[in-house]
Amino acid sequence: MAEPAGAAASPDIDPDFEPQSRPRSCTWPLPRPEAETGGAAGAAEEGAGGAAAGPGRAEGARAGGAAARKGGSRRNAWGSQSYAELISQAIESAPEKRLTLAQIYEWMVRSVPYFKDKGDSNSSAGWKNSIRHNLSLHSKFIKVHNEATGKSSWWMLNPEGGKSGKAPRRRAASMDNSSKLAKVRGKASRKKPPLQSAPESSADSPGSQFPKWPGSPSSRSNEDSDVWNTFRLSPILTEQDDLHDEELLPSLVYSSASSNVPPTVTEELELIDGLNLIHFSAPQTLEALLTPSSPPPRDVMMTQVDPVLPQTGNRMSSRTLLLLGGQAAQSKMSSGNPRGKPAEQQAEPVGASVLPSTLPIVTSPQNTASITSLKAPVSATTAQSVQLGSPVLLSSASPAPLGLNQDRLPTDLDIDMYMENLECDMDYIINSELMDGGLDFNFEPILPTPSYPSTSQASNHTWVPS
DNA sequence: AGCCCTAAACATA
DNA sequence: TATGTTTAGGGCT
Repeated sequence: MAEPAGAAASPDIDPDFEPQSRPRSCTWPLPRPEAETGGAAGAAEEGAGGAAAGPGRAEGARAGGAAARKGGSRRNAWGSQSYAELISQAIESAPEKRLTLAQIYEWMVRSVPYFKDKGDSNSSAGWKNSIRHNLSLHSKFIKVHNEATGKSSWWMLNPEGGKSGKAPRRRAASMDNSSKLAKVRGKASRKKPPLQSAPESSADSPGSQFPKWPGSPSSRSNEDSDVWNTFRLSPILTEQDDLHDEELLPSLVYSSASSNVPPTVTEELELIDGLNLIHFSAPQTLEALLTPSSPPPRDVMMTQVDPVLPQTGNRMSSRTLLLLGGQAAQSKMSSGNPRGKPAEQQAEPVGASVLPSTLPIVTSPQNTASITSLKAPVSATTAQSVQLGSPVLLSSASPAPLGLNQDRLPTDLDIDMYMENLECDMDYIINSELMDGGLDFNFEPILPTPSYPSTSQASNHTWVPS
């Protein structure tokens, strides 16, 4: 929705520049030769071409050509687009649909004539401040932690299209008054301290935000790949503190419950911190996966997962496994993925409803994909599978007695039950299988892993509960 | 009233 | 210092 036509490549944009333009082909044009100068002629359209037009200064150009302009005349020195729109375009223009703040600045300078000569620290203060302000303010922008580069966070467009407004949603619930604050609960929590005892702890973990996962390899950056390799299961086992169970469970509940009617990403965002993150990141990662430039995601996935598993100790591990397992289930079920994004990932397994899945827990190369999918949907899926008593899973994989409540309908999901069962199950598995070292789940590595439909938004909600 | 821009205070890393 | 988050005020529609 809504994404402002951003794409709009056409009309909406000011003639002066057409941000979106960006050199499509290349990966985020960092080094970009300032070639643009030309300015030239075609100015108006030119944008697309590449150079964002010359220094033609925004003002001038606009000329009538812009017929399209909505209101009519430019509202700002650079045109009629708002900062938010510009930012959106900047992000969209990036191959991976994400940019760091600095990159956004660059894009602005590079693509919007008006800012062209305002890149220096002197003159940039104001508009940069506005950029930052907009990023934080609008829910349409989401911040993804970017450890990989050690730089600032990645800013992406909220898949849900947080619309340009602040984020008012936040489903009712209790607290919260001003919709604005609600926006990204995560963010809000950090600053004003005195009020809550919330352990925002520190670092980047504004609780809500993405705990920690190596962003993704920056399309441009490359060397980051190392980071990717560094993460694996370890994090999962180690980082168990940040989240509270309470949060987690609810999250799961929510997810599973809504499997049919997947909450929107945004919603989840608001609802669940951890999970939510996962959702996002996953998809993103997925993209990364798909994207040639991106390195192996598996690590990432794992990393991502861990944040979600805030559990502690035993339970935690169980859950972790659970999640992983869920993935497996998921692959077989290939269904329950809510919302489109996650769907993408699942796409892989899709159709494989009958396929045996590989064993999750162990991150096998093949599983990479699966794992990927694991993240978000997992929760839901897991529950579902269990609930439904996914035969496949049971039969092929877990030796454990997962076949619980098959009689139950999804509607009356009793997460607790699941969890308990699952946990037990997991424990069981762990003990029996893993611990023994005999990890032999007979899973044929049939995972079709590879080809993900790059972006099949069409979520395949296949999980018919019936 | 809502959107947007701008400025600025704070906080963090 | 760069990033981020919030709050405030003012202009526009």
